[in-house]
Amino acid sequence: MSKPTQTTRERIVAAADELFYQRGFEHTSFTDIAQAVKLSRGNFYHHFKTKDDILEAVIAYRLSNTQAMLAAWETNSQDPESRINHFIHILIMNQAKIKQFGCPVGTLCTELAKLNHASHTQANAIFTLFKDWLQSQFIRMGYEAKANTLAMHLLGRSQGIALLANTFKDETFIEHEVAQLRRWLSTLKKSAIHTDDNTLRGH
Amino acid sequence: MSKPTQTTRERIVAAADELFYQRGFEHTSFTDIAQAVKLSRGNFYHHFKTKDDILEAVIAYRLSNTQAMLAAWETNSQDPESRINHFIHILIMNQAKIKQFGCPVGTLCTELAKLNHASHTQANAIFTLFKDWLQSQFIRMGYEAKANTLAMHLLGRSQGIALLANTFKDETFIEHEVAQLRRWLSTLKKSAIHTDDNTLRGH
DNA sequence: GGGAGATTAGGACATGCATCCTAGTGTGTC
DNA sequence: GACACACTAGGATGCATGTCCTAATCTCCC
Repeated sequence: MSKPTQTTRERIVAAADELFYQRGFEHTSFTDIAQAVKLSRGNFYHHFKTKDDILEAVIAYRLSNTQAMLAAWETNSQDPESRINHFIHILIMNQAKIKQFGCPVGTLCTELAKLNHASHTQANAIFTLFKDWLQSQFIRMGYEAKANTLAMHLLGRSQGIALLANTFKDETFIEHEVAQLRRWLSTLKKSAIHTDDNTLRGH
Repeated sequence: MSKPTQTTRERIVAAADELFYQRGFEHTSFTDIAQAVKLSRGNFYHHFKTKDDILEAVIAYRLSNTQAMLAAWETNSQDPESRINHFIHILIMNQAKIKQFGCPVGTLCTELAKLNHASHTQANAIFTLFKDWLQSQFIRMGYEAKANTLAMHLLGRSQGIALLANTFKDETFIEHEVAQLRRWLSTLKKSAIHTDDNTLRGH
């Protein structure tokens, strides 16, 4: 289990993960990844048959990382509100990277959608992971009926923030919007005590 | 001014515009565009020296289209609120395309940011066009101080909506969120009568 | 210490791409 | 009707890329 093989494979995946994030999947070449891991190009064939295989591995890697993160929040925080705040806080924690490269999930899904890539569904699963988790938190806050809508709303807000911060290279925008999101969340907390149907009457 | 040359050039730009939107800039080849316009590949050299030249032309094309659209809203609508509603309504009007390909502006800027492309600044200008226009509408609604923040907020919300609708292939999400945006806007209208500082206390 | 299997290196190969060239074809002007 | 000039076609060129092969090296177990 602790063979150097596995380590090399992991190093490849980690490097590809970073490069796909920074340059995009299509714009990252086999050679780029090889150079990052300091391996010969042809060597890759032993670990990954195709570039799509690397993509799949990277997505799986991100999926498990995300799962671990969500699980940690689940155990480290007691109330759902502070858990959701952890989610919102990603935007602050990764401010600099978001400004430079946007959201790793959002930009990858956007790219794969355009490429009509088979792994698009897999990449979406990362989003679904976040959504389901947020949804379960909102349910615990007392929003059974609107939990899905609220989760999607928050996810959308985050994506919009990341996208504009990236294109405008604006970190203050992130801070403003995050503050707003926090206020929005605390409003929800108060409303939840009374009724489920206080915030999103839209339906 | 009405030479066939110009018409061919315009046809190229229009076809490239569509293809860049649907497949992305990098993933669209010279050959793709040539086939779409039914011209020989080499012929392009006469109209555009490089692929980047086409990109520039496409961005200029989008810029002028956007400008025309905003100008039309400016003249056709009296109050700033209904003008902003025109902006929000884009999401509904282009629902099907957004679901398939996302927002043309957002996805292009995202891609060019990753490619570190020189035209990134030009592409951003389309966003700035929207932002400045929205900002001026919010000012007319009585939000001098917060106009910029409100414009960025609305722009961000729209981008988030487009991105998620695209990756999740979900049109109902757009409708839900648009309804929410409309309610948000009408709340702003009422608040504006009293004071500027009623909605975004952040800062 | 010898041999099997994993790992590595370096390059071969075909393909697709942006770019460029050259030679035809039209078209309008004097 | 001839000449300049815009336009078109089709292919040449060179480069980068994903994929694949083969031979060398390492590692671990018997």
